[in-house]
Amino acid sequence: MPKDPVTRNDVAEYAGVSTAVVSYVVNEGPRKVAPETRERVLDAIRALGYRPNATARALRMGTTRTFGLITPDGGNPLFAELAKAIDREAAARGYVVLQTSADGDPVTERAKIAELLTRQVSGLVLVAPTADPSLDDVEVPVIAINRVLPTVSSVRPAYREGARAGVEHLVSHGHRVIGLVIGGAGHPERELGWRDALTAAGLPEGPIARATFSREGGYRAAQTLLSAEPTAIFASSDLQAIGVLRALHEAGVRVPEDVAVAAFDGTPETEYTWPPLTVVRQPVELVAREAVRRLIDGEDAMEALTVPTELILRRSCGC
Amino acid sequence: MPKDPVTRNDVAEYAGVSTAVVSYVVNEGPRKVAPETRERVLDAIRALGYRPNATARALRMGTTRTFGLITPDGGNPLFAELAKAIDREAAARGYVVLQTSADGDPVTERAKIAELLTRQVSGLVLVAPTADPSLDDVEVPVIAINRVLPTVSSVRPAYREGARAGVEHLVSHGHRVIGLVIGGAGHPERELGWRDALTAAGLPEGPIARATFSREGGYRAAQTLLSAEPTAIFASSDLQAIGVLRALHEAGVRVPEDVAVAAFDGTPETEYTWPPLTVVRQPVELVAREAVRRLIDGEDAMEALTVPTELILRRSCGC
DNA sequence: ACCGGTCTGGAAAGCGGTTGCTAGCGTCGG
DNA sequence: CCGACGCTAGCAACCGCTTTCCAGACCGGT
Repeated sequence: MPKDPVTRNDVAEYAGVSTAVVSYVVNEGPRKVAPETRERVLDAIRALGYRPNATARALRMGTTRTFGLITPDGGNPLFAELAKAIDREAAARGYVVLQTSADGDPVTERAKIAELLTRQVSGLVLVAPTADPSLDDVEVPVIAINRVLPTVSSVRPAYREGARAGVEHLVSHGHRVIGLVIGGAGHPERELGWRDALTAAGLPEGPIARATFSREGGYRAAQTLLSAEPTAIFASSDLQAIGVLRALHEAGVRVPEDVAVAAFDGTPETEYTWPPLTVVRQPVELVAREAVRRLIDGEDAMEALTVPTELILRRSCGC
Repeated sequence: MPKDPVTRNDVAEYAGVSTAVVSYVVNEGPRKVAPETRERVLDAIRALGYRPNATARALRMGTTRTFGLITPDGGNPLFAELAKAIDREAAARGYVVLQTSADGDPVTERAKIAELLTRQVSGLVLVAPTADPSLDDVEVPVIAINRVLPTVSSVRPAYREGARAGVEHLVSHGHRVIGLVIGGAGHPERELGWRDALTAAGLPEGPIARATFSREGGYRAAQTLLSAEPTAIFASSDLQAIGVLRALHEAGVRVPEDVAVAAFDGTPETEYTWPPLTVVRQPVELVAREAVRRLIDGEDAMEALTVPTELILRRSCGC
C-alpha cells in the first residue's frame, strides 16, 4: 500500500510552521526553538509518520555518511567477519555500509569502485584489493585492508611476524620438515615469515605448495606436499588449512600425531575443525575499528599500519 | 588530495553546451543529440573526470536503486552466502546493497530498518527476521527470506519437506533412533519434517535438543543427546551439525559407523568437515534471484514462495 | 517614548541532477 | 518565395533538505 512519502513540507503545514523550523527541531541544532513550537512539530512528525529523506540531506550537506566496502568474496568467512566488524563500527558512528564483492577480478573491482564513487560514498574500504585499482582522482578517503597499496592508507596484520611465530611454534614441537601452503603471487609476507622461522632454527627450507585461497586449493596443495613427507604444515589461510586437514584425513595421516597443522587467519570455523586448528589469528575487530576510525577522522593518510596477531594454541599442532 | 568534485555544470561549460545536453548524453535517453555535440560532451567528461552524482539523481528521480539487506548475523556462513548472492543479482540489475546485521535483536532490527528507510532504499530484504518488525507504513517493497511474516512477501526453502527428506534418508540407512538438534522457538518447520519422516516410517519419536543456531549450540546439544544413544542425528543447520561432529569426535563416537549425521543448509563449509556432511541444501542462489526479482518487478506481493531443497549425499550419513 | 538587544520564525538560495516546454534554424514541399 | 516541419539545444522548475539572512515581537534601560 504505497502511500506517497510525507515530506518536511507536510510536517510544516500540519504543525503550522515553516519548513525551516522543522529542520531546526529535527536536527536539534544550535538553533533555538520555543518549547511549545517544538512540541507541535514533534507531534506533527509522529502523527504523519515523517521520515527525513537522507538523500536530500546528503545532497545538501555534501556527505552521505555511507561507506563502500569491496571484498574479493563475500562468501569467504574471513571477509564476512571483517565486513561484519566494519558494519558494527560504522553503525556505531551513524554510518552505513554499501557492501559488494569483486570476485578477485581487477576489472570488476574497478567497476565496483566507480559505482560506489558515483553513489558518493564518504569513504571506501578495499579488502585485499588486486594490484592497482587506479585511485588517483578519487576525492574520498580510501583504506586498503590486508594489502598495502602504493597511494592509499592501509591496515593489515603483521603477516610476516605472525607467520614466523606460528612456524616457530611448530619448530618448538620438534618438527624439522615443515611444509607451507601459500596463496598465489602478490602475498609474499607469510612465506617470508615461514622462511624466517626456519632459518632462525637452522632448518633447511621445507616443501612449498602454491594454491588459491580456498579449501579446495589447500586440499590439492596438501596432496602434493605429502610426497615430501613433512611432519608439519603451515597454511597461509584458514580455508586452505581446512582443505589440508581433509587431505590428511583421507590419506590416513593422523593430526597431530603424524603431521601437525597450523594456519593463518583464525576465523571461528577453525575452532570446530577436527582436530581444532592452532592458528595465528588476525585481529579482525581491531583492523575494522582502525579502518573506520581513519576513514572518519581522516588522519594518518598514507600510513601503512600493521597490527599484531595472536597465536592461538589448539590441538592440531600437538599442544 | 581532495579536489572538489566536478559537476555537470563544469562539463557543460567546458563543452560549451547547456547542462541539459550533458544529461542527455549521459543518460543516452530518448532525447537526440547531434553526434558532434555528443562527442564534445564525452570528451569533456573524460577530460574533467566527471562522475555523475547519484545522490542528486536519486533525489530528482525518486529512486536510489539501492536495496537494504538485514541479516541476523553477517558472520554466519549461510547469511554471508545469501548476501553474496543477493549482491550479485542486484548488481546485475544496476542495484547496490546496503548490508547490515541486526544481531537477532528485535530492537536493533527495527532501528536498522528505520535507518535504511530514511536512506530511501528502493527495497528491503529481511533475512530470517525476528517476529514482527512492524512494517505497516513502509512505502517500499519488502521481502522476507527464510521466514514468513504476516504482511510481507517471502521466499524460503521447503523446510518441512527438506527436513523430512533428510531424515527419511537416515531412515533408509536403517536407523531407528534419530535425534534432532533444532533451533529455538519460531522455526517449527524442520522439526515437523523430522516428525513426518519418523511417523511415516512407523518409528517412535527420537530425542530432541534445542540450541541456538551456532556451532557451540550444536556441540552442547549433541552432548545431551548422546545419553539417549541415538544412531543418527539430524541438525537443523550446518553450524549446529559442525558442533555435533565435534561433540561426537570428542566422545570417541565414530561418524558414520556409530552415529550418522545429516544437516539442513548445505553451505560450502560442509563439504570439508570430517567426514563430509550429508546435507539438505537450501538453494541460496535461487532464493536470492527470486527475492531481487520480486523487489524490482514488484509483482506477487504478499505471496509466500517456497523453493525446493536438494539432498546432497556425502559420507556422514554412511553413504 | 525611544533605542538597542535578544529571541523566535520565515523567506529563499542553493546542492546536482532531470525533463517538459520552447526557441532557433535549416530544409523541403507547394 | 513562403510557411511548416523536424531536429537540436537551452531555459527553468523541481526533487527534499539545510542554512544564511532578515523581520518582527518583546524586553529592559534611559
